[in-house]
Amino acid sequence: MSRLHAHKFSVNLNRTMQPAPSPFPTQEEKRAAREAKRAAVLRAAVQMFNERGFHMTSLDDVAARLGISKPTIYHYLGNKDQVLLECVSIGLGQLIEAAEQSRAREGTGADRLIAFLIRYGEVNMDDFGRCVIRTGDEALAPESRERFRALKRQIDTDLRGLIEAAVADGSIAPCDIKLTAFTLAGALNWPARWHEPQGALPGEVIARHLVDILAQGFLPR
Amino acid sequence: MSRLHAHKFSVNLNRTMQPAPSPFPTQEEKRAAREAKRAAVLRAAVQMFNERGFHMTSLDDVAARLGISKPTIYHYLGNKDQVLLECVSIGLGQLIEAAEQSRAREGTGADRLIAFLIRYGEVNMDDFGRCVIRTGDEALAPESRERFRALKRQIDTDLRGLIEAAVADGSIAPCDIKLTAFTLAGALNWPARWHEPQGALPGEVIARHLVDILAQGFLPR
DNA sequence: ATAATTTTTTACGCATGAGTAGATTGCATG
DNA sequence: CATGCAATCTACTCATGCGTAAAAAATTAT
Repeated sequence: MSRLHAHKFSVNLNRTMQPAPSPFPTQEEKRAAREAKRAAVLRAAVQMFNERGFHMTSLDDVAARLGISKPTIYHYLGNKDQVLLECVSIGLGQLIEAAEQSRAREGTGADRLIAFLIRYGEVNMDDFGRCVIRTGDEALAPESRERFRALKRQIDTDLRGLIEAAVADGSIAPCDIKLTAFTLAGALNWPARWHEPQGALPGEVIARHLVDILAQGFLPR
Repeated sequence: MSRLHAHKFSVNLNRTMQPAPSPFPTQEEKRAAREAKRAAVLRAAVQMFNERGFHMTSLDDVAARLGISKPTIYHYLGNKDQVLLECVSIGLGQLIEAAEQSRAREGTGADRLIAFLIRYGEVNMDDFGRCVIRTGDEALAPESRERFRALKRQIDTDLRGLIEAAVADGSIAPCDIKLTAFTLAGALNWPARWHEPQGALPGEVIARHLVDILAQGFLPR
């Protein structure tokens, strides 16, 4: 009651006076509102999963942080497994998108690879990306686990493709594609474990630096 | 009963005829036998934790695999938290030992660093090392968690020390010590997630290869 | 043999947390 | 106005799995 009244009230007082702020939400606005709530649940869930671990976080905990009750979560998502699957799917979606954008880029194969790696590292320091890394397959139900693995395979394939292309155009050194992919991915996954969201250096800076180390190697040139 | 009889019997038939195989175990033999059982529990536990995840593995499951019952585990270890702490402590112990051995080695700083990194990667593909990587701090009770973190800090310190020394003697390129340590560790931790114990390539070969990639970097030289 | 000790078992208590049933409220629509 | 739908809550059920009490079996010592 009080929340909704307060909302209407603040809209009426809004100085910006946008075109006709009708108090009657349209179909689309309602859909968006619902979607926003669903997203808020996922955001709270993923943050708590990252902080305390999936198994140490009950849906009651998540609900409490949002000031709601557990059945409300079930109103937006099927069950705990689905909550987790949704979280990792979002993270993996960001990575897949990064791969697409990198492939569409100008420059050498190395340029595209490096652009992808930086973004890859960055995503892995973000809420949903971190969850992808911190979540072991075993945590998910068999069905979801298969989906999770498929998405991860997709990323791996994308990364290998970028490496192969860069080897092919001579912009990076010839190498074992598979092991190189694992090496680069591993190094850029690990910040999900040690980097804290409010850390001194922003994720992008760290990602750039790590990629530079990976590009140059630690031996003197 | 049957197990112990079989054991005595085989000892008697043993062609090597060691000095006086008395059926009465000495104090030390008893201690060793107990220790062996404790170790067997930990070995079974760590393998199951790695396969199915800590939280998906009940102590009843572990007991079942050993053909014993849960209270027997409690006779050798305090509780589930302690089982896990013991497992990761063993893994981290192996890493600390590796650091000591590497430091005692001949050659340049780079030689010592590389030797350590190879062994580090190897351990992380072994039962206990894998568990170290796959276990999030949150899984442990606060007290054990602090111990776990302290040991991990120790490894990190060791690794940074090796890097600094190698930079100091000019055998590797100048670099940001902290980020380089994280990069190398991350890349060599990751096999704990993808490498399967019975994989085609043995851990040592993979570790060597990864270290080589990290040493050279992916850009052409 | 018998007593003491160690090892192992059976059979529980108990807390936690996933998931659900059903009531309640508010809004929308015929 | 009544009926339906959406969102939310309270108050449960129920399975799982940690940890334990207490007895039984085996082993060692007296």
